[in-house]
Amino acid sequence: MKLIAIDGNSLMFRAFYALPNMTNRKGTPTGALHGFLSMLMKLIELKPDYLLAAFDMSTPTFRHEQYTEYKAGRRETPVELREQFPMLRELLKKMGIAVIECERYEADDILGTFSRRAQEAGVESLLVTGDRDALQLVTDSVHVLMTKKGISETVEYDKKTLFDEYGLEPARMVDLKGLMGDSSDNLPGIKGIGEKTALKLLEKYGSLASVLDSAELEKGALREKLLGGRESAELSQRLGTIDTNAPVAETLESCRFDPANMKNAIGELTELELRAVLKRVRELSGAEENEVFSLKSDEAIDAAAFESTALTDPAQLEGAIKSLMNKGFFAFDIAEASICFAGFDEKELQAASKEKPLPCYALSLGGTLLDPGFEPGEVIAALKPILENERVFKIVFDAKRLMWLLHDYGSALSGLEFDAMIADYLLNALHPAKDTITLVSESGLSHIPAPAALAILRSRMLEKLRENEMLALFRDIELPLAGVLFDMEKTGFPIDKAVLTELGSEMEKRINALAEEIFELAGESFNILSTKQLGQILFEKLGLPPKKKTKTGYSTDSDVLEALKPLHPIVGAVTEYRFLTKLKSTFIDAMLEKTGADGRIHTTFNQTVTATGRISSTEPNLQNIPVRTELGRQIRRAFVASEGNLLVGADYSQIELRVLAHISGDPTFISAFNSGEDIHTRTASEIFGVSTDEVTREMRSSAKAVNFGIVYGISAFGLSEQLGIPQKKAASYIEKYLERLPGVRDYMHSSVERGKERGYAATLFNRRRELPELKSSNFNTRSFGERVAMNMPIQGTAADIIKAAMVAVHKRLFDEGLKAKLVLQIHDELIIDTPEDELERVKALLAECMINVMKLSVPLRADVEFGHSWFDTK
DNA sequence: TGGGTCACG
DNA sequence: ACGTACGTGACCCAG
Repeated sequence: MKLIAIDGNSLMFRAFYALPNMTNRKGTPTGALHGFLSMLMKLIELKPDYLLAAFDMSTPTFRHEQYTEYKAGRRETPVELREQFPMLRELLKKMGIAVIECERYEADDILGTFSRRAQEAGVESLLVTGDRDALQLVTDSVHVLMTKKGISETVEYDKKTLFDEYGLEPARMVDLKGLMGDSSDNLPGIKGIGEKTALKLLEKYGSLASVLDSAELEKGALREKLLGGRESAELSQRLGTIDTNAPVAETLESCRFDPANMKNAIGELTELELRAVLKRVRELSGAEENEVFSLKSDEAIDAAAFESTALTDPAQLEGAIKSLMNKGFFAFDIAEASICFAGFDEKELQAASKEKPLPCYALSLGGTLLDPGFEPGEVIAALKPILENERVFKIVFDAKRLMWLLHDYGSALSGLEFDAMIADYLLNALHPAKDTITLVSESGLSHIPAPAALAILRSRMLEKLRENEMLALFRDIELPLAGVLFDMEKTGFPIDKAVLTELGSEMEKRINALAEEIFELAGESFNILSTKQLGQILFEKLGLPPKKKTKTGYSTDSDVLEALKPLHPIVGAVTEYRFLTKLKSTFIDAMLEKTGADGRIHTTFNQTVTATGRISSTEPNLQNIPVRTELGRQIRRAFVASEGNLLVGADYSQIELRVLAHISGDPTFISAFNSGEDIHTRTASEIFGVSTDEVTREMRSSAKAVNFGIVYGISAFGLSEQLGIPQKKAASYIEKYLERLPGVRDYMHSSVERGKERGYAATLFNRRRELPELKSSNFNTRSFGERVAMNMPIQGTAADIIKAAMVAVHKRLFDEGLKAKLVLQIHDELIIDTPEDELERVKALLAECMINVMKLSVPLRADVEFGHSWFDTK
């Protein structure tokens, strides 16, 4: 039988200083945890029967309370280390490893106490620590495993090896300490006596007491030191003696260790991203790959394992609901003409079979004369106690849509645990399923009732997410975000219709005047917005030179018109006409149309459409309201705060370039952000080889385009088009840039390489996008794939970051009981509608959440503005 | 319904 | 030699 007892504090300190800078993607420091747990895994391989980790408590210890100088002068524990202790205690407890603390005693007293108890019970001990004090505890059955060089090496001490090194019996180790002192504990010993002299004296006289008693036999300075240092030596010896009788409540038996219990910490280890440890825990605990979300194998899923019941009258519905009230899970789906649901506990789902089928219920809505069916309202009212019980975990497809539906019928959705639509999107961003039926049939589950299919999909998809290390993204970001987006949609953006009407009528006058002018210049009237008709007028009738062609004919886009402008006065008029009609139809008329009876626009946020992880907004799209032109920007005057409120807007400054700096690790890039330089100016100075104060406006503007190009997956052609310069020149800018920022070059290269290897690109949060284009034989397609491989991790990580910030902001507004509401997200910007008296708190909270949501190697910055309208939050 | 254009990040 | 910047959504026209 064997006990392993670990000095938790000692090992954590050593692990921390050995691997101090490790963090996970959230920026939580995990270096010490990683080091400690790696060592723990090695120890577990030794198959201990008993295992414990002892910790110091922060209170003064009994052994040393008379000596206030004890451990004085130690550096304060760094916060990065301090915050890892609670995480470690939690993890150890989850793994079923005894965590032992004892008020007023130190960890080494606990080690001493347990090793003595173990010895008395005939159990061998191995004490693990980096503190040499523990060597005094060595006996025939107690060994000490001492860490060296951080924690990478260890030396095991038994009586013999200890004697070989020091020439001392274990019990004399405290005598040594009495003579030489201990600088780390601030024990004085005898001033002027070091290890060499101390060992010589102990060899000569045997013990500290004999050394001191024999002081007169020595001569000269040593004699004086010994005579004068008696008290100090005895004190140091006493303080250095480990107490093997600490009043520890836990017994040896309570430290029994079973490796199988370690799998209970798999969830936590996954979230902390301690991958190497996770792997070892799986192996050592014998956890099957799918044990976290276990389900019998797919082929066992038999339609007969689920019993479908059609409910036809309210009494039956009541009965079904009663039987589901106390189940752990509730899966449901609401389609146009039916509602179906099932309740179960995880074990029941696993055990479902022909003999013990899982009950599923379905009822039809509306219906015909022969089958009147149910009103949605009455079904939702009946389900309300389950729907609103947060302890019943909900499994659904498209939670936000269901939230709206339930909201419309006076209920709400609590306890959202799984949304198959979102999980499907994370697992397959390029082709997410649009509805339950599609997903279920694509998953080969159309033969079983929808709620059962959702429950099975949950198991399968969670397993897949775990495998891909996407659980944190799913559970901590995307799933809660669905509720945040629902609240934002529900809140809506208040609109001042009068502003829109006024702008609209002014524009209309100008549009009509322009049309007259254009027809006059063309010599005929035609549809100006028809590219085909416009092309005929410009390039055939008026004989202007065509610049570009499209698949269907002449191109008339703004670049072309820009180039033709000096050649004919009609061109400028057409440009302005296009601009104004666009503004009016898309932003004035459409917004007036979409403003509800409550004076607000309720957009729809789509969480599962973009390939990179961004959110999109539709009906209307509030993410493309004009800002770049002065007239267009006026439209933002119509987007106002509620009565008595103000709008607060905050946007991330250069978030994508900061993400790039972080991911690429390029030192020049990182230091530019860390020193708060203007990044485009700095880029210009690198490209053009001048100092930052010699950078001209043109140079900065070109550099800005290069930075954009880098984010998009640069090409010389694209940059030359953007800047209107020869391709050669564009290529030289790019070459210079990559030469000056080699970290970025490496990133561009390795992201493509990794994309080819793995078949997908991924963000810092492990969001993925498949890259089928990289396999294409078509050069264009393949090049596109390469640009996407470079761009997606950047755009996607930025999307991950603001999503996490939104969840944090929403939570804080709620937790702090504020009335302020998030109303809009525009990729790097958040807008809140806040009562005036909450303004200061909201401004602070918003910036804090956005900046601190993630620690990168460069700081995140958010600029906060406020005003009565969106126009004013510039 | 698909293409062209243009609003945003 | 290939022919392009990344991600969206709405509007309009043509067929």
